[in-house]
Amino acid sequence: MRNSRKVSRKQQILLASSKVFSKKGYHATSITDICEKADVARGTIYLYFNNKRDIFETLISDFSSSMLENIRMFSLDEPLTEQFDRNIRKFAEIIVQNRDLTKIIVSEAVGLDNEFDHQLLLFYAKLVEYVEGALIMLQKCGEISNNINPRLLAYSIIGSIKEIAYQWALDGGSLLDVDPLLKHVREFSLKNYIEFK
Amino acid sequence: MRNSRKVSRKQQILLASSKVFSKKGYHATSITDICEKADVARGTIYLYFNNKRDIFETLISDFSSSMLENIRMFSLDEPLTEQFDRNIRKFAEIIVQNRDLTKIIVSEAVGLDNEFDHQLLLFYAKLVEYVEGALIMLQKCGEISNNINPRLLAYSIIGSIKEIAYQWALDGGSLLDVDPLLKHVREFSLKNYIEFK
Amino acid sequence: MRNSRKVSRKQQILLASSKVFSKKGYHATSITDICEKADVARGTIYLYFNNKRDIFETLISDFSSSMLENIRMFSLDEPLTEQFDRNIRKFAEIIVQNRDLTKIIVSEAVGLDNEFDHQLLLFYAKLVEYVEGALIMLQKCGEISNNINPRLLAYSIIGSIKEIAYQWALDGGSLLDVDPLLKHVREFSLKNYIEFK
Amino acid sequence: MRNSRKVSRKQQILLASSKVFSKKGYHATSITDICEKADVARGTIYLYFNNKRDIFETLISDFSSSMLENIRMFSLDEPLTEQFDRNIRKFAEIIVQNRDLTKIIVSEAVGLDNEFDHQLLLFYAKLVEYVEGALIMLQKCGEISNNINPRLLAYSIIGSIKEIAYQWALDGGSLLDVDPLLKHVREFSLKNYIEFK
DNA sequence: CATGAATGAGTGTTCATTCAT
DNA sequence: AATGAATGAACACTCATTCAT
Repeated sequence: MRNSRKVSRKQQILLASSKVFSKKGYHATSITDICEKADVARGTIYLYFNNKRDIFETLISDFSSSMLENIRMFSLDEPLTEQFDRNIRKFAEIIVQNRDLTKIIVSEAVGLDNEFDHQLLLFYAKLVEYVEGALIMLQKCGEISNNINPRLLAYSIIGSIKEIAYQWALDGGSLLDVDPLLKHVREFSLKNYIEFK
Repeated sequence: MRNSRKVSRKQQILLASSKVFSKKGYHATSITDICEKADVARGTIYLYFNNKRDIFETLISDFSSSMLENIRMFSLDEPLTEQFDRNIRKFAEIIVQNRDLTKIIVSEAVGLDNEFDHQLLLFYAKLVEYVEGALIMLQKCGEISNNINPRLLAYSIIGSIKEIAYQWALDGGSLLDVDPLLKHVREFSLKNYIEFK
Repeated sequence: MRNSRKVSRKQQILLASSKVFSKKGYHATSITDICEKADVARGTIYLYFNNKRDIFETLISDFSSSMLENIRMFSLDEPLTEQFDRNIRKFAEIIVQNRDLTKIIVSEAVGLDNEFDHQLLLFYAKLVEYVEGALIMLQKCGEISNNINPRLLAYSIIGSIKEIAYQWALDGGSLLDVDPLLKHVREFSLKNYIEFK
Repeated sequence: MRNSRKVSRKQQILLASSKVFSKKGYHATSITDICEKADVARGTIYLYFNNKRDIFETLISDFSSSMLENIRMFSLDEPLTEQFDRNIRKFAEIIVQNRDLTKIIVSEAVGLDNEFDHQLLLFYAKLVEYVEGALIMLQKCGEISNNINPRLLAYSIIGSIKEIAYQWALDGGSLLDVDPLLKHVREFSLKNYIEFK
């Protein structure tokens, strides 16, 4: 019980933090803001986190980990577009269900300092690496043209998703309709190349 | 002469600021940092700018203005790909020649506060609007498929460029080779669609 | 207990402030000065007051309130001179027991800015109003001549007391002997008029 | 001619200063404010004055000197009340004709710092000394009661005039009607005592 | 004489963090 | 485990003053 309370207390703080950070940004958010939102005293925060930065870092690293965990490598046992769809859909789901964290990762965490920038670059590097790997596989299978620079295309695909997520996260209240987005990303990324081969 | 000195002093401060802001980020940059880099006294800054934020704002608004000014609308008198090339190349040139400002606009300025976020969104909205307009024209000319959602494709194109610029600006020292990038963006954005029609 | 500590901390700061403000004046007093005198850290001040001005304002408004609270309106049940004596004596007591605050109110707070000037004028206006009311009553009772302009006489009485308080508060260390002062003010203000009738 | 220009330039700065100091107070008045009012450049000020304080000091010392110069000692050749009248009238004239300087001396200069406080005390000490001397003379002539403490009565007279001047100077726009004031001060100060003998 | 661009010392205030209870 | 009073480092900004022109 003690342990479960501990966990839930930490989660409670993280949840409150994600809301406040997402709304006000890292610097404009004070520890007091978080405490009020989480309904705990100032000192309590420091029982669960080393400092303000630690909270933010935890949010980002938890969120990016859960994203990376949900990516499944392509296999040759299944049609490629279906695998692609599933990955994108999963990605979109996570984004849509975590608007606050999404806003944090595409906006508030950007340019905070060199340390964070590095962490973010690593995260995107992993995404790019994954997509690039998939594209290379597709090229080897002859599914897309060898003329394509897979690294640049990978950047483009990630950049497209990021930009749309960014616009969605910062743009007040609109719902993100996943299906047309999914269709777009698939076509934009693959279909033409596939048919273009 | 007096006037020219004044202008150059302001420029001198802006140049130093862009370097420091780009390296350390907005919050981690102190007025003292800027003064040391610009080799002026602390008070001098305030002869030319209202406050720290004003400097940053000027950098961003000057840079985004100069970008928007260099976009040329498409005309029907010239092959579309050539026009597209020219715009992208001009864009890439500005980015490459202003690495510090580029890093600021794709990284340091992101998520600073709601006011800046809004300003950035407006800037990207103008870019998206321009690209979307061009795509719609292309659709009307039958050059690309009507199945494409031009707004989403515009986001994707902007997002691609942004992501590549982001990686380049944050990634230590590598030179950005414009030609393969240009080729990639063109093909990624248009060629397939054109040939796909 | 917690509450009592809080109050005493605030009082501790107010007491230290009154000493420093009285000695150095508002502008020459730095927050650091107050902290050193009160033996608290700089940040502590801001747990109890909004800003430096707030401390000063509190001192003045508390002191002027306590002065006004100690004024008793004249009644017809008691010899007028005795009532007059009691009020003046009470007034003199407060002044004598609060030399620092007296110096602040007759000197440091004067001419600080329009806001404070207005506050001081209001305070003196209340004193004048009270004295004028008393004089008018005395005139109605036929105790002093109707030729007297009660408003001007009120100013004169207040001015006399203020001037003596001012000289006493600014003049190094002399003790203020209340009795001759009291006698003087009474005679100066009333006796002659009364006997003059 | 050069000399006359110099003088007028200095006067021009002093006049502007008295207006600005009187309106905004010493600390809230910047050198820039004075320059704008006097229509001279910032550096020019320092050709005529050592520093900001010097300007203020000059205003006060000029004004208090001109006041002291206009006091005439009592002689026995003329009825005392007439002499008293003439002095008070002269005093009131100077005050009325120099509202800005009056406000400065009764308000803005008060509590500025120990140096100024000392200077002001000296000024008032001279006034008190003069009045006290006159009162002693009156006592010796048997014109007023020996029971009166001449020092305290002098404070009262000065305090009365000061208070009325203070109220008048700070109170927006009302004109100061000298005659009833004069009558009041004379009666308040002397007449009763004289008739009281 | 006059200018005004440049200077830099000086200070109020915020807020993440600590620690006695 | 939880609290919240206390801390003090850190920083933007102002403005009187100088001096080269």
